[in-house]
Amino acid sequence: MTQTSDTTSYKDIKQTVLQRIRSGEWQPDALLPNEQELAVEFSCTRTTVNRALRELADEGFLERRRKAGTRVLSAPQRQARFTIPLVRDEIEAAGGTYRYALVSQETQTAPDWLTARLALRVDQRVMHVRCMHFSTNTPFQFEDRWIVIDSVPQVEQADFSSIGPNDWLVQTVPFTNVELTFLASRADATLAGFLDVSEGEPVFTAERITWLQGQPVTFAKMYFAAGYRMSTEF
Amino acid sequence: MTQTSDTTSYKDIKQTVLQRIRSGEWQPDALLPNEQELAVEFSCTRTTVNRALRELADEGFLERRRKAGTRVLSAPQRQARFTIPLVRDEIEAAGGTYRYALVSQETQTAPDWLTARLALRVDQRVMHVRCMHFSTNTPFQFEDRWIVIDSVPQVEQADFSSIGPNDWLVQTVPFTNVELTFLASRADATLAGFLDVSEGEPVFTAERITWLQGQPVTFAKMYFAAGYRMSTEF
DNA sequence: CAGTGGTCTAGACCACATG
DNA sequence: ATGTGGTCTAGACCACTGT
Repeated sequence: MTQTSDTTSYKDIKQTVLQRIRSGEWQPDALLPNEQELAVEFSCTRTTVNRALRELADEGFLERRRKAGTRVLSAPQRQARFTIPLVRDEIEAAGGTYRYALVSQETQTAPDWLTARLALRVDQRVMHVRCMHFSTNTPFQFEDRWIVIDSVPQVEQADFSSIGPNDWLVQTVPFTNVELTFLASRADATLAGFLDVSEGEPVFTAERITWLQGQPVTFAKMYFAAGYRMSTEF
Repeated sequence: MTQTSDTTSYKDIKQTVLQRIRSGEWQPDALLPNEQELAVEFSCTRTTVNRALRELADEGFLERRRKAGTRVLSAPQRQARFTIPLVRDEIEAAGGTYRYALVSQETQTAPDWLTARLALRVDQRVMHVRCMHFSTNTPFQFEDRWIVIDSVPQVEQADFSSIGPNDWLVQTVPFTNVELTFLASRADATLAGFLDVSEGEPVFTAERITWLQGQPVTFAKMYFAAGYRMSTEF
């Protein structure tokens, strides 16, 4: 029904399985028939059943173990997938006009807390960049970023007056591991000025540590203007 | 090398492709060889190459289009996958002892803002539950939840004095769609009391709306104690 | 139109975990 | 020891889309 043809596709199987879970036909913790039996029921090959069940397991609905079989997860381990947008995209998607402004850029010895946080060697040098992102000239995000010079030597020649450090890094360091943290912090006087809020106001904050093959590359704190919400559906 | 045998697996291919992206051999926006060519290079079938590339696309590294081929994404759309833990699991995983306490439970007519938020009919009735989650007797989370009675009629007989509403819902409503939002809010006097912080302090907050086949089931605001961080790696 | 990925089949061998 | 999922092969047809 879903497609032009009448073959049973892995998508059909996924839908049917979800339907049976929703309807209670397959209760939490219930053991599903094995792949061979389902293949017979759906008149397809085991390969097709395998793909359907594998994806459902990947999405957090099922648990699969060799020999033990496939079960409905009792506490559906649903996973939220946040696609972390680039600031510019996020602003433009909301209909705003993006504007970037550099606040400060200087090389310095890494402060102690950063050395500890990124497991740097003592006295390792870093580039410290602070900048603002505006949506139609309204403050949107204040970014406070450190870049480890030993990991990205080219950064010493970089000029962040017209391109944001994140855009620059994305072009320069092709692939990375990321540790992302969300928290609520309190606007100090400086931050309050940048974001145009009162001192002491709550500020939604994201911290992002980036690694390139085990080497710490950058630590960024991103402070969002009042009213910001990070949303997802799943 | 990775396995006992010497066959090229889709995992090997994924690793190799990532390596080539990291090393810059395949620059952002570069067009990869097509599946048939890669199958020859890796001495495997196109099916195996397909799985490797399909997963990498799914993970946000590649973009695939029929006829146009497979490209390295210029701005790697990495997706953070938050596994939203049950409060009890989260506390116990951190080594704490979980304690639950009901604060209030009553049925009422949905307030206007909730009617709007969940697209309810006017004057629809809801169960309003407020409760606390403690980690070794330290406040961990204050939960403020509304449950739509028409969507879950059994809730009128539910007693949340010993089981949390979330645990109850997970057992009762097997499968749902979820809209999850993170934000920073400000502790009012009531909240400050529950979480043992000063009034006005920033509070990390999660809002969760749950739907069952298009029907709104529940809206929950979860306020976390000071210092809470929501982290993920990817 | 033609090239590329999307998917399915039929069959096989194997890794792993449980009884 | 054995049943279950994990993966690969070899081949096929098709859907989409850029030229």
